[in-house]
Amino acid sequence: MKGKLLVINELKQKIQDYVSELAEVKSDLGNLTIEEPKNRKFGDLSTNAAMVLAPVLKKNPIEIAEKLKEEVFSGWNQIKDVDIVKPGFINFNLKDEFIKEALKEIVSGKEKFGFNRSGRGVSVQLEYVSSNPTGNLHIGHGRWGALGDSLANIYDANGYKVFREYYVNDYGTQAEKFSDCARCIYLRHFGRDTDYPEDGYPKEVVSLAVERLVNKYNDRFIIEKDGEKDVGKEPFKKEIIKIMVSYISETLTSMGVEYDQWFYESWLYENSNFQKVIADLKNKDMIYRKDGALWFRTSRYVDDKDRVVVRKDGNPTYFASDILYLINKIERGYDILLYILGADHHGYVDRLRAIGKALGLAEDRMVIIIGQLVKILKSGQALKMSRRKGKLYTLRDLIGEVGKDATRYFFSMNSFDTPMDFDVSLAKQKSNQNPVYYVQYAHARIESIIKKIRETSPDNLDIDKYNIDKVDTSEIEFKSENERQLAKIMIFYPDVVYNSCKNNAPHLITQYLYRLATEFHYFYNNFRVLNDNGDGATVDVDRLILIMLTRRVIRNALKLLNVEAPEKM
RNA sequence: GCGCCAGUAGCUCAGCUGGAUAGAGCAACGGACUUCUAAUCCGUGGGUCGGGGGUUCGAAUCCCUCCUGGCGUACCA
Repeated sequence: MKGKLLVINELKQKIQDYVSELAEVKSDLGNLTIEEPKNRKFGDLSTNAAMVLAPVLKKNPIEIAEKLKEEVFSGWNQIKDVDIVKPGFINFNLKDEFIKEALKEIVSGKEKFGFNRSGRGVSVQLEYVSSNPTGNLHIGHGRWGALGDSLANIYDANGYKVFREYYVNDYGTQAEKFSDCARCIYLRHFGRDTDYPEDGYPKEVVSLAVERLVNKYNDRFIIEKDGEKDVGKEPFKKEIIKIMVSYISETLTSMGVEYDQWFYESWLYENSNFQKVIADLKNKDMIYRKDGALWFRTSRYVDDKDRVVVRKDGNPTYFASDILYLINKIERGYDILLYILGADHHGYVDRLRAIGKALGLAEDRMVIIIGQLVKILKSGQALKMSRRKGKLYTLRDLIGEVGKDATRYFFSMNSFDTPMDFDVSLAKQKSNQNPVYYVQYAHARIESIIKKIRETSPDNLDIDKYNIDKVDTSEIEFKSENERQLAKIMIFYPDVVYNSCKNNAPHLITQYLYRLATEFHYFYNNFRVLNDNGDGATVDVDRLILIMLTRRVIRNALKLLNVEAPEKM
């Protein structure tokens, strides 16, 4: 591990060693923290070690802190000074040399700076969005999409082997119904008037799909049946669903969300022996017959009641597909199965866990994230997200209005379990209040400085021969507290990448970016990299290195969120 | 009814594996462009952390309870 973690782990170990030596106490010190204090005046880092040890050693925290200071901290060459405060905090500052040394990792890490290998050898499959191919994506889907894609990037950065998947419900009655609606509109287009299915999908969406079908295939799906025009049901359904999938895929791609695989529910029935699975589960007494239907004993595990697998009419339920799908996922050999579900599906979690348990899947191999819903406001008024209610504000509309970067960044700003309110009219009229521009602007400013240096060609530096991948950061001089701070924030980046993975929290990246950008903007307003005082321009090389490293960290972090780092704005 | 999630500044949200005077952005107000892009920076005001109990050296954070809001409770997907 790198960056701050290096310091922390080393220090934790030292404290641990010290404790086990001092007393025969076996304490795991699980709540020992070493972190940046909220208030900068308390130093670079702070630990509660003494307070955690107090009850174990039965001593006054201050007393313990004094001893720790003397016997652990003072002999450590990476620390500049140590301070003990009130209840028993130990605050300390890092030596500049240590920070400069740590900066070398940015130089050598290049576009992989921040990455770690903590997930080495572990594969994780992420399933996200998986909206039915029967309508537009709504804003909530955008949130799960952004969350899923960013998380996938973050897992990748932590060394996991990542697989991204979208589950397409092309099999059940909903797909059937959608196809029936489309059939009606398709036939009307070619002159046969049939009744639109009752309680069918909104015509706008269906018409859109049919329009695409006609453009692509014209009347190719028309057949004669009982002397009338009709369509071949299965081929037609297959194609219309395919069109909806590509429509959904387009929207997601436009916000940078992509998949390794679009997995079709129907494959489960084509490729696996459903009857055999049922028989197996029956043998294991996980399935029983009641009222003419087959039930799964989910209540034996975590669910509050049993669920139907096969209906009275012999058709499998959606839950049956879930069983097959999970079996399929397990067979494919992923170590971790990560689901991102919308809060409107949270009732599903227990069912899913129940199957997992029944199939003998260890609990920690199934990670289920419930993304809370997004409430859409327009001029302060709530809009309905229901797909059945016709007019609604779709994800496509949002991306069209605020753009990919702002959409991605916006959805990455909040913790997934916070319900969000999103006022569309606000975002529209003042899109520059979106913090993404603040971060991007920092990057653009750095680019601008470098461009200016190139144009000015100062006599102490040839920018084109200058190689940031080879600089020696130990030569840097911090000429202000701000510059030191900027460097310090950067060396903590790997820690952020690590934590955002452990907590499934892309918003930590966003927060970090904001902080880094703030420090840079302050720097920009107060110090100059390029100086031109009449007789020849000169470059402050220390600062040039610093901003080039800053640029690298911003780029790396933005990349995890799949947001552009623009050269100019 | 039961279950899940939430209630922190006027608004949108961080902080929640307990820690030091509760943080940002937006909005409001006052300053800073002859100098690498002012989409920036500096400063000011703004809070009973939904209410009430409890646990302890210490609670926005843990426990109990109540209130409010969202969502879910199908042989739909």
